[in-house]
Amino acid sequence: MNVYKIYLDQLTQLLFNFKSDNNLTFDFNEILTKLTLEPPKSLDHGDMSTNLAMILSKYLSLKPIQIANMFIGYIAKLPGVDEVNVAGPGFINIKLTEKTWNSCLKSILSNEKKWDATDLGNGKKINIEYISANPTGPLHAGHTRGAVFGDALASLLKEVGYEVTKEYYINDAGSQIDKLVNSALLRYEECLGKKIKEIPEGLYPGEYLKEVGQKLVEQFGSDLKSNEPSKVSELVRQVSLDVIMKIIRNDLLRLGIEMDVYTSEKEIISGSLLEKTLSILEDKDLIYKGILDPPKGTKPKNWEEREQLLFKSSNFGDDTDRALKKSDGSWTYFATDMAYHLDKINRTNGNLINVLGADHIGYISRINAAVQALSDGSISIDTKVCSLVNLLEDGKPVKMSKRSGNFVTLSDIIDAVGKDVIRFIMLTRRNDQSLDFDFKKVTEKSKDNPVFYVQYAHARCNSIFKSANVLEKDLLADNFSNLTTKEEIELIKFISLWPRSLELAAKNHEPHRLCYYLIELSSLFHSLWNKGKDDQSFKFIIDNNKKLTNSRLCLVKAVAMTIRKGLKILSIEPVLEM
RNA sequence: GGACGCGUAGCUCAGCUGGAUAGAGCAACUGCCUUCUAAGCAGUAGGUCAGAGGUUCGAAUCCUCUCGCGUUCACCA
Repeated sequence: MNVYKIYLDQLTQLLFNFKSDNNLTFDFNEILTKLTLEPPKSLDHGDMSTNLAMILSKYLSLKPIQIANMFIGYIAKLPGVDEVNVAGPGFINIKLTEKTWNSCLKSILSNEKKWDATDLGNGKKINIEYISANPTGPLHAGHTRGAVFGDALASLLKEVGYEVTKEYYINDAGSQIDKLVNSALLRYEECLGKKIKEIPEGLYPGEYLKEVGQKLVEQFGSDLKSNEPSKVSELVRQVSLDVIMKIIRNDLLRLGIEMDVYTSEKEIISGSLLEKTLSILEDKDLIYKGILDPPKGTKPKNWEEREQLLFKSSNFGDDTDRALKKSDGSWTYFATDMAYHLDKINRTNGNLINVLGADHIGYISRINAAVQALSDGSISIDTKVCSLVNLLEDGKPVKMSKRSGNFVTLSDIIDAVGKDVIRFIMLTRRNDQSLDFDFKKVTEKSKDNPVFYVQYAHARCNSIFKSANVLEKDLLADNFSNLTTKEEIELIKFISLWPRSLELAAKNHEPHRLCYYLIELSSLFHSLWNKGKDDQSFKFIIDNNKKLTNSRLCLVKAVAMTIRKGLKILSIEPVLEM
């Protein structure tokens, strides 16, 4: 029951009739893609506004205003329409009757679950890969934003009907794993009683590896190293990864995140996917041996001109072709990542989303190229880049030192401010904007803190039900014709915008829009609440008027419901009391 | 030097894939608590949308160039 959709359908019908009545030849579908019915910026312009006349102007070679005047008579006759007028360069503004809005509220309350249903996703499959942090240590501050963003986007897409797979790629191969193994072995020796002065530069110094050392002693005793070196390293690798991935999963759970699929890089390498990938690319003549030009400008110090196996990613808009094999003959990260993306394409049978940190921005175009090449352009991949988060404590930067292993972990942040605060604040900025996360501000109980502001609105709704001595669930939808004040109608209008906001957020892959919607809804509600302070007649509970009280409480219920819908998508618990 | 992103009120940021007079919060100033939570609300003031061109009925939004900030730049992951 999306009002905007209902009237857009009616407009489409009018347009269709107009076209056939006048034997016009314009491309109907082309017009439809441009046709909009939107809430105007200013409420003075009515409830909805369409660009119908402006887009037709080109095809009919008439001025927009002339065309608009041809339509307004028809639009005015549509059910529920109060006024229609032409304004500005040719907008057609439509004002709906109070009754229409009253019945909107009714249908919202009587279809709590379905009123914002949409067919946007329509069961289409989509795979979203996020976090994918190296399994060499616990998640830290830098991973938090991508984790929250990816997770919110995933549930947003699920909400609008996509079949979503949430995926974590475990980089359990490559040189950082060798470092991990060596670091763990030191902890193993330490656990056996050997004194470790300091973890050497280049290895992982974090305390969490002590647990790995301990586990190794428990499982293999003191003679682990009597095995063949390759076997030792494999055993240590497995135990280390087990321990660390358990820590990571547990931290994610505390943040409210459960991934559907964990895929191992090592398994991609040892399986047949790499060969498959190469043969697909070879068939398309996209692989060759060649010499890359050094990067323009500053030349890397140890640049070595060398023939290597290359993928023609420049055919697909990348700046240069990309290497598939390292100088030691092993596959590059990119080569296995291509195979991994082929794997995702095959499993998903739908579009892909990757969530990356800003430091990987240079990597995007080659992955786009790979996906395009491997899917013959049939699969689209949208890479969302999350910019830096500046951790602050009352305006001053929190010091982090990776070298000592003394960085702020995700777990620390959850301990300090809680999951709900992290999730909301991380989404109060567009993903490509950098964000300040101030430990003091985000826990402040003031209007300056959006989490608090929205939660307070929800708690206030609940407190009103309490004062009225009713249970929210017992409030029943009525015809609501007694809700007539400007403020009440405006609130209903804004709630009616929810399905539209949801769809736009999903379409654009921008979950932050939900936060802004919730903040604005809360603001409208706080505003109306306070109006009752100045003028008793605006109070929700009117002592000698049961019917009006019921209607107003229902409006409050609709606010609470909508806030909960939004918070649920963000995986944030609504608060009942503060 | 190349690539990508960003540049909107004093500060922090929205701006609905091109719409009407560019919007919030903070800070500043002025009001509102015997009342459903003042942890809030109302009002005032604040703008060359970095700059210059272009595209069209119409540009903060799209294109080109310039300036500034950030990330990144064979073989790492």
